[in-house]
Amino acid sequence: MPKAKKYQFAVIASDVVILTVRNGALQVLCIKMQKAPFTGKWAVPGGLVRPTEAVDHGAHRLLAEKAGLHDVYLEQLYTFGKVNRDPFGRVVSVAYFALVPSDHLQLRTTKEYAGVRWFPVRKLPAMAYDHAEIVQTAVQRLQAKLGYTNIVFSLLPKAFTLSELQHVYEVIIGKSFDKRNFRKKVLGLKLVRPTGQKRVGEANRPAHLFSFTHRSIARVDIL
Amino acid sequence: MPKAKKYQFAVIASDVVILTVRNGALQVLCIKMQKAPFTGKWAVPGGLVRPTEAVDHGAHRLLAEKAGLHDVYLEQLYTFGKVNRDPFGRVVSVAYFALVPSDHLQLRTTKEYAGVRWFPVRKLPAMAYDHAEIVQTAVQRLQAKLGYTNIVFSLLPKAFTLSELQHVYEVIIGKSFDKRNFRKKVLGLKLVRPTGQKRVGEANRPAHLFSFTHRSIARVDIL
DNA sequence: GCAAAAGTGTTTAACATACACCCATGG
DNA sequence: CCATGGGTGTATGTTAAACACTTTTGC
Repeated sequence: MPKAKKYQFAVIASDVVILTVRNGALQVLCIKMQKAPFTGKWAVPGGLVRPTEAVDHGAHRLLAEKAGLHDVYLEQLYTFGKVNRDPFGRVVSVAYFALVPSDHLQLRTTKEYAGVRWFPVRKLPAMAYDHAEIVQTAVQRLQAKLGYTNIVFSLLPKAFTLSELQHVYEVIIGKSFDKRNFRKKVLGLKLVRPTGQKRVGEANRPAHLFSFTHRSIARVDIL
Repeated sequence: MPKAKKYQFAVIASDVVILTVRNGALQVLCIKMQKAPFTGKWAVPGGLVRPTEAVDHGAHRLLAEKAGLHDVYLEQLYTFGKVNRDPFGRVVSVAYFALVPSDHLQLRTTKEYAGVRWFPVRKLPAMAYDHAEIVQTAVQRLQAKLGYTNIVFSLLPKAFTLSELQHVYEVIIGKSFDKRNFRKKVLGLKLVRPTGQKRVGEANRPAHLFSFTHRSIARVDIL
C-alpha cells in the first residue's frame, strides 16, 4: 500500500563496466549510443532496473542482455547520483564492474549491436553521461584490489602460464615486475598450483600451465 | 520532459551508519522507530533523497538533520537494493558511513528524539529493515580501511595520546598490539607528529599529545 | 609509597629486492 | 643455428615480531 503522493520517485539504473586484458592492455566494453543527445558517443552497457528485481539482479541481467556474459566476476562498484547526470531526468545509477578472462572474448562479437567494441581504458572514446568517470572508478578499484586480493583469478582462463599471470598484473598496474620474485611470491602464497600440463606449439620452450587454488575472492597480500 | 509512462520508478533513500569509539567499544548511532511495522526496533539515521539533490548531498543532509553532525568523515558504503527490503514498497538505499571523533559526542544527545542511542556494534538491538546487514557492512569496511589507509584520523580529536590511538585500533580490529612496535610504526610512517603538549591531571605519568600530519584520507600500510 | 599508565631498544626471523644465465622449442 | 620466451638461486637490506623494565604523576 504505497502512499505514493507523499513521496518523490526516481529511476534506478545500473551500468556495468566490463573489463578484460586484451592485446596487452586493460580494455573496457563500450556500446555506441544511438539516441540523442549522445548519438555517436560510447557508453558502458547499462539500463533500467525493473521494479520487481533486486538491483544486483538487474546488473546480472543487463550483463547477459547487453554483453551476452554469464558466470563472470561481478561486484558492485559505486552509486552515481548527481541530479543532472542523465538528461532524461533523475536517474540514479548503481554501477558494477565485471571481469572477464581473455578467453571468453569470442562470445562478445556475436552480439546484437554492431556498435560494440573494446577500448583500452587509457584511450577511451568520447563517453556519454558520466561514464568516463564510472570507468575510471572501476579501473582504480581493480588496481587496488589486485594488490590485496586474489581477484586476478577472474581475468584468466582455467589454465595459464605464470608469464601470462604476470602480464595481467603488469598491464593493469602499469609497471613491470621481476620474473623470479613474482614467481616466488605467487607460489609461496599458494595462489596457484601447477596442472602438470604444458603449453605446446609455440616457438620457444613450453611453459608449465597453472591454475588457481581458489576461485573465490579472498584477501591476500600480493603486491 | 520525462516520458514517465514508459518507465518505472522507485524511491531513493539513504541510510548513514555513524560510528565512533566510546567506552572501549566501537559504537553505532541508532534511532528508535516510531512507526509500524518496526515500532520499537532500532534503525540507523536515514531518509529519502530529494529529487532535486544529489545522493551525496542527501546523505550529508540526513547526517545533519537526524544526528546534528557536520564536518565529519562521510563515505559511500554500498547500495542495498533487494525488492522487499522496505515494507513500504520499492526503496533502494544508498548507504553511507560516517566516523566521528570521541570528543564530538556531546552534540548528539541535544537531538530531537529521546530515542537516539549509541549501541556497541557487537551488541546490536533488534534492527529494522536490513539495517543489521548495513551496519555489519560498514564495520567490515572500517576494519579493512584501518589497515591500509590513515582513516583513523577521523575517529580522534585534534590532539591525542599514542595510547588513545592504539586503543582505537585495538577496539575496532579486536586484538591488541605491542606498544613499542605500534609506536615505531606510526612514528616511522610520519602518520602523527608530537604537539609538544602533554595531557595533565591524570593519576599517572603525563602522556605526550600528538596530532595527525595529514587529515585527508591516503593510502598507508599500517597493519 | 603505591597504583596506573607512559615511555623506551635490542635481537631475531621473515620478507622484499636486486640481479644474469642456461633451457627447450619452432622455424 | 637462431630467435623467443621459460625457467631458476643467492646475497643484501628492510621490515616485522617478540620481549621487560624504568619513569612520572595523583592520591
